[in-house]
Order: sequence, then C-alpha cells, then structure tokens
Amino acid sequence: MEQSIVLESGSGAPFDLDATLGCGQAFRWEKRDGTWHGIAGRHRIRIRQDNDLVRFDGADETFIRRYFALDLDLAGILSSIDRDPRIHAAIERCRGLRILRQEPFETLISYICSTNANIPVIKKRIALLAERYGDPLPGGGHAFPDASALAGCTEDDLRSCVLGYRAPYACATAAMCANNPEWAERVTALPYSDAKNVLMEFPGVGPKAADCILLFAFQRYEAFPVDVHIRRMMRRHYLNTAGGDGPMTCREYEAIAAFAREHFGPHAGWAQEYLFCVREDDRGDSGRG
DNA sequence: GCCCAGGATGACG
DNA sequence: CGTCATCATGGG
Repeated sequence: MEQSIVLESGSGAPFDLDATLGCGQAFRWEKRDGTWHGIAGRHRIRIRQDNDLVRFDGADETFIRRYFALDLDLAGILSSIDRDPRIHAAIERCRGLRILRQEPFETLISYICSTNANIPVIKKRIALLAERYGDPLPGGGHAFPDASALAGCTEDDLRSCVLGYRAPYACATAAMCANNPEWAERVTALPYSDAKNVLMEFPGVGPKAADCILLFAFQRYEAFPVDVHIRRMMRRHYLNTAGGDGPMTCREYEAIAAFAREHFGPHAGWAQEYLFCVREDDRGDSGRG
C-alpha cells in the first residue's frame, strides 16, 4: 500500500472504515487481517485504517475520497440528525460511518437481489454475477457487469447465480437500462419523489429498494429505507405502535418515512443508516439448532 | 425441520 | 385502493 490519507485529527471529519464497509450498504467488501479488500467501479482496492491514517492501493486518492464521501462535512450532518437519545447513542457507537457513493447500475441490481434475503446471501449473488459476467480486472477479481452484459443473460443464467424468483426482474431491468443508458442521469435530474417513481418502474424495485438506490447511489439523503429492522425499531422506540407483526403496508412505509424526515430532517437517510448499523438482533429467540 | 431475512408482485374483493 | 398468498434460497 503506497498511498495514504491522513485524516484531520479532531472533530470535523470523522471516518470509521469498519462501520462504513461493515454496515451492509455495499456487498463487495471483505475484511482480512485488518485490511478491507473490495471492488468499486473498475478498481480492485485494498484499504485499511489505523487511527487517523488511511492506507490504500488500487485507486487514486481522488477516487477514494469521492467513493467514501470524505469531502462531506459529516460532523455537521450528524449534529443535524442528533435529535433524541436513541439516535445519539447510535451516533456515539458508529461515528465516522459514511454513506458511500456507489455505482447506479450495480446498486440497482444489488438491491433487486436483496429483497426478502439476508446479507450473506445477497453477497453471494453479487459475487456470482460479477465472477461470471463482469470484466476481469488486472490482479484478479471482476468488475460488476454492465447493463448490456446482464441483458445478454437468460433467466436461467441468473437463476444459477441463486437469484431465485428475482432472476426475471434482474433480466428485465438490465434490458431496460441497456436500452436507455441515460436512465441514471434522468434519475439524477428529478426531485426525490419523481426519482423514486422512476426507479420503481424497474421490475423488482419497490419502495424500499428504490430508497436504498437513491441513498447509496444518488446521494438523496432524504431517502429513508424501511426494512424489517428499521420498521421494528421505529415502531418500538419512536411511534409507539406496538402491535401486529403482519406484512408492512405501503401506507405504513410512507408513515414511517414521513415521520423520519420530519424528525431527523433532510439528512434522515444518514439517521437510517446509523440506526440500521446498531440494529439489535431482537427476534426474541436468537437461533437454535 | 422450522422461521427469518435490507420485499415486490399480481390476483382479488 | 387495501389485503394477501406467493415467490427461491441459505443461515440460525
């Protein structure tokens, strides 16, 4: 590792590499011997952090600063969402977690793959897609396949990457993107609500996936994805709606997200990520067998 | 062997 | 418009 960034010690620019890459927003990173190995864009990156020293290789400093959003005033963002004891505790625990700037198409397909699944399985799907259909990179590994590469796959091809019933969704979405390469720019140009509706036109993308894509690939920080963990937390600790554990209705999703934007402000998405990071495995009975 | 997971879809009242 | 079964798959 030849390159390095020295973080300004003190307050202004907190950065926690482990929290950032371990919180489940990106699926192509792994930590071995204190060093994170991963692929972003067409870069095969190694990166590690020792206090204020970040060492890396595989990409230049400009790319690293942009991907990890090191240009943002995180201290300012965190103080803006620090509105109650619970989010305060999450901030204390995960301070330095940053929302990445990920590739739109990769994020789109990744969150189609994420529905009704858990993180290890999602990682496996993404790894298989990249390994089989992505361009090989110097030094090993593969870039995430582009839209035309995935559009050339059959549904069975994708099923064999353990996508299950999501295979036709990913196929059709890839074809739509390949036929309309401007899709991401269109999303960028639209206000939040319209951008979300455009994303939800892709098969396999509903409200939650659309919010994840807006948050992680388009820097729409008002997006507040509500998955089962966030729903449980919000109901229990913010909304006092103890009750039925049934499926979440569209109305409940909107109510939770609207409350969050009201409560946390225009950077509610950052609050979501900090809360998700400290999610408690409180399913009551935690495993047996 | 069950229940659960960064849910979305289509059918049906 | 609201509700509901269904959809593959691996991990606890």
